Amino acid sequence: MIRRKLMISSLRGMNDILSEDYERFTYFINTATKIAGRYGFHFIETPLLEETSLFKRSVGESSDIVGKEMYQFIDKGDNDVCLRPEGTAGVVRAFIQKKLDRAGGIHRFFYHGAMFRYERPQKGRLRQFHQFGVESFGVESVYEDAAMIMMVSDILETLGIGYRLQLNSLGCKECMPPYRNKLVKFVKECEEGICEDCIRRVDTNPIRVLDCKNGSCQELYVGAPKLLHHLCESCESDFNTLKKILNDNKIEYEINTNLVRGLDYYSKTAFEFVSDDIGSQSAIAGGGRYDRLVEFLDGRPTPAVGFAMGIERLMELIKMPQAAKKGYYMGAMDDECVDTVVQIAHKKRKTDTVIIDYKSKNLKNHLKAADKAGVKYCAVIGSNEMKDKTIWIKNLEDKTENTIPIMEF
RNA sequence: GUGAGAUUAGCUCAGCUGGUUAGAGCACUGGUUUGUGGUGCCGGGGGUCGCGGGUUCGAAUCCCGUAUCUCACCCCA
Repeated sequence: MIRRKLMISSLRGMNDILSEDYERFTYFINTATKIAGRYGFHFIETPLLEETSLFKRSVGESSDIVGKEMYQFIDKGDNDVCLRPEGTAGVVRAFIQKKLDRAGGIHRFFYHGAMFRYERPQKGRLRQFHQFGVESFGVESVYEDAAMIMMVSDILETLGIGYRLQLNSLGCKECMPPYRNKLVKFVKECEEGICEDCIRRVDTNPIRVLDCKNGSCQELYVGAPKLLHHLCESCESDFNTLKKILNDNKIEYEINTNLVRGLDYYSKTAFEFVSDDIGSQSAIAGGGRYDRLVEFLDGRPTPAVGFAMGIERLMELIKMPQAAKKGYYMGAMDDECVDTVVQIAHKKRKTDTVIIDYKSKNLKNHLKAADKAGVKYCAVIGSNEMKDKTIWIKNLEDKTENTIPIMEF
């Protein structure tokens, strides 16, 4: 007697994508791809596995992603590697490795694929999840930042997804560090009153203290310096321009001075698209400018902007277009006709989808089965048709039917 | 990583305070006076009650552990 041992199931936080989910998934990829193409972006595929130091240097060691969420291991060649936790670092690495930073000019890429973070899963947060993202290199103009936002907006609108857009500026290397110091100083002064999390955050990511959920912390932070009020001239003017472009193009936004991207490489424009319909993991797209990242990774200084969307979080929000019925269902009404049906189907499949029922059955049952298959036509051969070398076809949508010679099918 | 809830058929869920062969709807499948469907009628298959222990004469039901999911925190797409 065979005793079944432990059934093997997928790893925690790692899902299979099939059937209807797969339809939605590919529908998303297709529309996002189409729209990215309209903005002049080209596909790039980078490896899932990269050297660990790539992420340490780009995403930043202070971030949770690098600090505790990476699938990191030593491979057989003694290399310290990890599964990519996000997409930007790999694309930037490729950009530099292919010497496009030296080539100059503008390079725009989009990508999609699996990302890995060792987190505690919940709705909209998986260990293996999928992102669609774009990265634009070589454009300093804030118009490109706006283009990113417009692209996300186009994609979401096409998919019928409602959103709120939050906007902030993180400043640049001129204005950010002084502000950061000012804020740290401010928070340290009221350190006795703040929560444990905030004490930790002062060292890791000070700006995060500003959106601490703790009410008593919030009271203390009322008078805290705001990043937006400490921008340098150029950052401020860019931010104003960005707002104007969005206004001109009828894209609504809200300013969120506490919006901090979790990754260290962002500067200036930071934005996040949020949905109120999917639970607490509500960020569906996020991005911004990262002008310094290319040089952090030893490339020639190159301005860059990008964004990433979390596909799983979008999945249930996507409004799928009504799928048109298409293709054929074929069946035989007598056993002797089955082989003929198979032969005809083989030819038909050069151009169309054909689903065959190998069992002979009466017309009523064939029609039922054809309905279930969701096809447009039901084509059946019985003894009558066999005799005349014809085939009976019914259009299941407009209910018209006729019998034509097999040659013409 | 911390705290809380859930886990019964492929899916959505009933199953009261422990008591004989664990139910429903949908789905699947077969038949339906024998060539016209998606919405008729009748039947059928399918359950280690998440997994592992314990208490009990007896556990889907009570207790402990564990896995997974969900929610919140944290963080992020």
